[in-house]
Parts: sequence; C-alpha cells; structure tokens
Amino acid sequence: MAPRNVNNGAGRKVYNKGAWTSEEDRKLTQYIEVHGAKKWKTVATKSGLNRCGKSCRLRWLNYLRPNIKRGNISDEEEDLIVRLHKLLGNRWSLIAGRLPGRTDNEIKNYWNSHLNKKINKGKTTSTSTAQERTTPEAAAGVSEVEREGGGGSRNPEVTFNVNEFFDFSTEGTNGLEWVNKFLELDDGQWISEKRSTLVSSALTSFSNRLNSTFTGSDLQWRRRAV
DNA sequence: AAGGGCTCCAACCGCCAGCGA
DNA sequence: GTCGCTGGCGGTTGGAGCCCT
Repeated sequence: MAPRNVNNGAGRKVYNKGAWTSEEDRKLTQYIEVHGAKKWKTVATKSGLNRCGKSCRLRWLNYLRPNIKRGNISDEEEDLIVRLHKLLGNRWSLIAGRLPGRTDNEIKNYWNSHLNKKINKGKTTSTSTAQERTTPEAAAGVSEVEREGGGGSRNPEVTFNVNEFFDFSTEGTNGLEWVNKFLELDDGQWISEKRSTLVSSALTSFSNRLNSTFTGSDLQWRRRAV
C-alpha cells in the first residue's frame, strides 16, 4: 500500500502516513547505518523521508533494526510473557526488554491476539497450560504487583517501588536476581516444575544481553519509578 | 464463487517524563 | 521556575488476508 499524504489543514508540514514502502525502508536504513539512530526528527528530515520522527523511530525499532526476531514465538517465550505479564501487567516495553529480539509492539499484539484469548478461555475451563494458570486479575490486565499495592509510575495510586523489587543496582549476576524474586512469588507444584525451564530461558535472554544489561525501556522505567 | 465476519499486526495517537534553553 | 521540544510508552485503529457459510 502506498503511503497516503495527510494534510492537517493548518498549513504545517504534511507527512506521509500509513504503510511504509520498501523504498522508504531502504532510505531510513541507509541513513541510520551512516548517522545512527538518534535525533529522530533529524533522521526524518535528513533522510529524505516525508515522515515524522516518531514514525521513523517506530519503523526502525519495530521492523528495521538488526536482530529483530519476527513471529514464531516459542513456548518458552510464551511462558515468560505470561509470567511477566502476570507480574508486571501491560508494561510491554519492559516485558519486551526481557525477550531479546522481540519488540513491545509484537508482544502487545501477541498478547492481545493469542494469550489474552487463551487465558480468558482458561478462566472457564480448567486446563493445565502455563498461561491458563494465571489469575483472573492477570487475565484482566491487573498484575500481581498492582494487586499488592504496587505498580508503575503510570498509575499514581500505586506505591510499588520498582527499584526495591528488582533492585537493578545490584544486578551483578547478569540480571538474574529479578528472575529468582519473580519465581519465588509463586507457590504450588507447577512453578517448581517450570522453574528450570524459566530460569534456562531467562539465562538465555540475559546472556544475550551481557553487553547491555538494561534496555532503554528498563532505564526509562527506573527513571519514572523513582 | 462470493461476501460477510474474523484475525492479526503495522502503524497511528495521545499522553507523559526528561531535558535543555 | 517554566516552557517547548523530543523520545518513549500503552492503547487503539484500520486494512489485508483468511475463514466460514
């Protein structure tokens, strides 16, 4: 689909909107390869794309950037998403930060189209899959953290301190402390059985992230949570 | 075969926080 | 201190493709 031109009627610059063309992708990729992915407004203007900076940023982060994994979300990844969602709620960027190569948008979409449905189904029928063992609150988008009086900075009514909970400052062991705390939250036999799988998955995730322990999303969450 | 409904996902939108002037 | 700009986030939308009748 060709991008459509949208006139805002206010005499301001009119940007292309809608699906990106391969030519636009090429231009954006070329520009970022040379100048880097920063100053998105500059990227948008200097790359010769008739797009706003936000649009360029989104396209790069969700589609063009290297090491993006697309589709084929594994069982381990799915388990991790479900568990993280149970704990964190709809903090897609934070969840995505724990799944190398996955974007917040992809996880959000995956949740809305696959997992949410599965969980809702699980609420009515007793089953044994990981995602269906999550609580009704989780299925309704309410995290454990939020239920227990916590949450992120986007909810002013909650007082949960992210830094205390995860203690990022002491994540010297490849950031696995949080995983242990996370897994300790759950009792019951299932978590014991799943623990090794989850830890293994988390290990893979974090070993891939040795060179940059935290993503920008994590850092932003920390900033906001303070 | 057709057309109506459904699903999935790329992209947009509005809001908010950080930062520099 | 405040104001405007920018980047990042979660929620939502729109359209292409698939499925069902």
